[in-house]
Amino acid sequence: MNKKIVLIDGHSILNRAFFGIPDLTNSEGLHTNAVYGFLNILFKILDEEKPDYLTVAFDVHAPTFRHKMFEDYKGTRKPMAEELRQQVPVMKEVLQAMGIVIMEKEGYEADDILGTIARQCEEAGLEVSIVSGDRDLLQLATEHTKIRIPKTKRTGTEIEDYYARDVVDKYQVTPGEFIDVKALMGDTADNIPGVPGIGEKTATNLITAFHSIENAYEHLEEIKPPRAQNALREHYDMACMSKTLAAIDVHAGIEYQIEDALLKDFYTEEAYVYFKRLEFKNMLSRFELDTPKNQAEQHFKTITMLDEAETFFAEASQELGRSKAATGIALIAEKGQIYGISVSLSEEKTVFIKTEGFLTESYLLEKIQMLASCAALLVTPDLKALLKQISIPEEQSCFDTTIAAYLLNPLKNEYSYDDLAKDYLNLMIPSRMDLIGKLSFAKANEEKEEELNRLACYTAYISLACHTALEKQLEETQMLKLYRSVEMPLAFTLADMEMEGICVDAEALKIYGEELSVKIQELEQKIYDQAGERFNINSPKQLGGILFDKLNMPNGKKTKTGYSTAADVLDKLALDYPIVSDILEYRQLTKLKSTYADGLAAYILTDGRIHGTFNQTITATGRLSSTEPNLQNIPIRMELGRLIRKVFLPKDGFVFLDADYSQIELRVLAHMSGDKNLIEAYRHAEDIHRVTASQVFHTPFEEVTDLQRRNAKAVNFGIVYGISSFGLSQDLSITRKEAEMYIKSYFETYPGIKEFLDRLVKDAKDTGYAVTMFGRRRPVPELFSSNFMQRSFGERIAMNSPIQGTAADIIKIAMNRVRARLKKEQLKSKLILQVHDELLIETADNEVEQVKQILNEEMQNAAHLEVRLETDTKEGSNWYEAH
DNA sequence: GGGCTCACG
DNA sequence: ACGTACGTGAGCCCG
Repeated sequence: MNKKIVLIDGHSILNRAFFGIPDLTNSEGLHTNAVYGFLNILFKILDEEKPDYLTVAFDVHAPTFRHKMFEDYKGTRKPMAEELRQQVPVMKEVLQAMGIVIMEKEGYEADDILGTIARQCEEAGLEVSIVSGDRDLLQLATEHTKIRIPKTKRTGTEIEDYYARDVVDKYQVTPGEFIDVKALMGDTADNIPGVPGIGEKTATNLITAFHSIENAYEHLEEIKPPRAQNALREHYDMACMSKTLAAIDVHAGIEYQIEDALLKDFYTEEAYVYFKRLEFKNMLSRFELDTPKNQAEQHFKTITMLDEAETFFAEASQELGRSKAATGIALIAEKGQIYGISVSLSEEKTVFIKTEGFLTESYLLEKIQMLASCAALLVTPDLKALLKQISIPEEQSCFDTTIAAYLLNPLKNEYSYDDLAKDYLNLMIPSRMDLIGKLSFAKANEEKEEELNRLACYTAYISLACHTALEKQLEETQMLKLYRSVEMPLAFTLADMEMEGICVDAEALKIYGEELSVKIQELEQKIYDQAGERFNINSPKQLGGILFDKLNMPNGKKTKTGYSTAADVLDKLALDYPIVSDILEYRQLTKLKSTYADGLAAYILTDGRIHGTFNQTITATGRLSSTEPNLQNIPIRMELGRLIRKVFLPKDGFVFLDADYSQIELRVLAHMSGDKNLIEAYRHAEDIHRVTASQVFHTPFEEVTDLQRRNAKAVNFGIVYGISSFGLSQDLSITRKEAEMYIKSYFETYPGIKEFLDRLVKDAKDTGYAVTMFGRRRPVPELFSSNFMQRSFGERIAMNSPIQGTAADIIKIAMNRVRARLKKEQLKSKLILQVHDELLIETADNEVEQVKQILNEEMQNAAHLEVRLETDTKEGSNWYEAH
């Protein structure tokens, strides 16, 4: 068997991948779709061909001999899309890391390099495969050189293969003649001039008959269509030049040593680092690396025996007392089950103490609590989780590495220990996936115990090891204060809130659900009757079919997959079709039933309370998020939904006090922008939307209509979201023109706002991130997109994030202050929920007045702005009444 | 697992 | 011309 070489046209494949695959970015905001597509094609080819040699050629951005011949060669090309341009050096680095030879040479295009190597290899007796998206390469096909053209289809990548005979089959000309055809017909993409009046058909006919431009010229008289005959006579010189331009130079002056291209195992450690960074998770499985043990891993130890544990704790606390060092502690728990705790004292000492036998949960927690109090600094990947197990005095210095990493880049979707090791220690270590795959801790403890133990040790060790780098970066980015005085105390606040939970009346919830069921069944029947058949109303596809195909309703919007049946579409149809109103109501009821009535019931624990989770490291802006269940989206806008709030109850002897900020975001905007008029409006006015309406629509305050006020309110919202005329027009059901007028008038009224928003965008473009009053940052990579939509999105983010984020900072500060006051004044009342601009406190009956005062004071004084931070506080015997 | 829809601020 | 308001989470459908 002959040896085989694969040659790849780098730019062409990268280009093809870029346009064939939707935009993709890793968590650093690096565009990766082209690199991803390229590697996919590369792996497919390698798996199929198993070649002995491999080389990738790239074009160099410099004039070639063709430009010297013909100035306009390739014309004035559109600049490469920014997202693709970025990926070229990345691609090269990845290939280099894989040990793959890259060839490029000034004065030549990749085609010439590929052609030259192909001919040399073929002479040396090799089988050659050239991979390119460009059909021009077909001229290189021979009996031993195969041209492979990948096509990205929905079903995956398919590759068309061309040996010389396949070119003849498909194009009626040989590969050599292919150049002549191209020269005659020209190539607009490369700006190669053709012969006027000769297109693909005529060119092919001429060359099949005469085999070359030169020979055709010798037999000019015989050329059939007189039009073609004259054209060639007149433009022969140009055709000859085009032929030289189109011909690939197979004698390029390059130095190529085939031995260098020998395919070695390229699943190297170095390449692995790149694949990790690019987040090509499914490709990582190709690396069967026996990851060399990290230095620290040699000192990992698992403890399962009481005497070992005793010795460890005794030694560790003694050592900590002496050294005053930082200690890494990680709780290894899942679904309420604690599998053990890992402790890292230094690079030389990391242990995983398992809950097993004599080492009971309570023994372990007690010991860890003791150890934590000895540490000069407690470093952990999840402080809140730890606080829910052991009590740690607030004076204890703590460092949560996950929260630190979140502040440094809030856009990542996870902050796992291996990610942190990569980002802050430049260290590649096996991830959870690498170690225990998709197994739960419970399963892993049985089936992959060794790996679970390693994972546990890594979790504590990496946390400890990252602390210095994280703190340094927080300092450099001016976020250390935000971290220490807002986020760290907040972890304590949230831990308390989650432990406290909220009481939900399961019986009342059940009744509510049953009432919904009855109405849902009635509606269901009504809908089937009107539709004339039974179908799944919850399936947008089936519903769309019924409404728009069967009942022939006018269909406005479409989604990627079919008709849109979203509420705003159905609202318009509801006027004319009673079935649509029923469907809307059905949707509302089933939502209430499944998400709230049934959904919430599943979370009530034996203490009669729901203990949700407040996530501190999820949102891009700095807000909290709430899960399992989400207690931040309990219905309120519609009365039927709002009734659910009656099942949220204070415990005996307590009431609810609920306080929310009044228009906090708009007030933040007034302050941050310094707009005189808006600030002045807030100082005097009761009703800010009415004042806005009066000023924007030039109407005396007393004469502002409800419609004007509603419009002004929408504009105020729009401003905070990063206004666009389209968005506003949608919201108000007005034309874009009208929306534009509103916006223009608004900015004339509040010129300071306009200047401020413009400045936010400019600053974000200069620095790459948006920043809040308290220094919280959000990178905005979208600002640099070449796509208009994406870029506009980036601009709205740059306007909205500082506002939404500052409001989030303020309520976080308020939460900490409220908690501190409740504690200081030794009250039994507890903060239990936060809903972005609202705090709910379960308040002891005899503490109501005091807590009201605390809530108002601490919320209003959480920040001092140019305008007052007003709060509305209400008392109630359930959440419905209190809000 | 992604898309659609809808609940909240 | 492009085809959107900003930020979330959950349940359901369907390939």
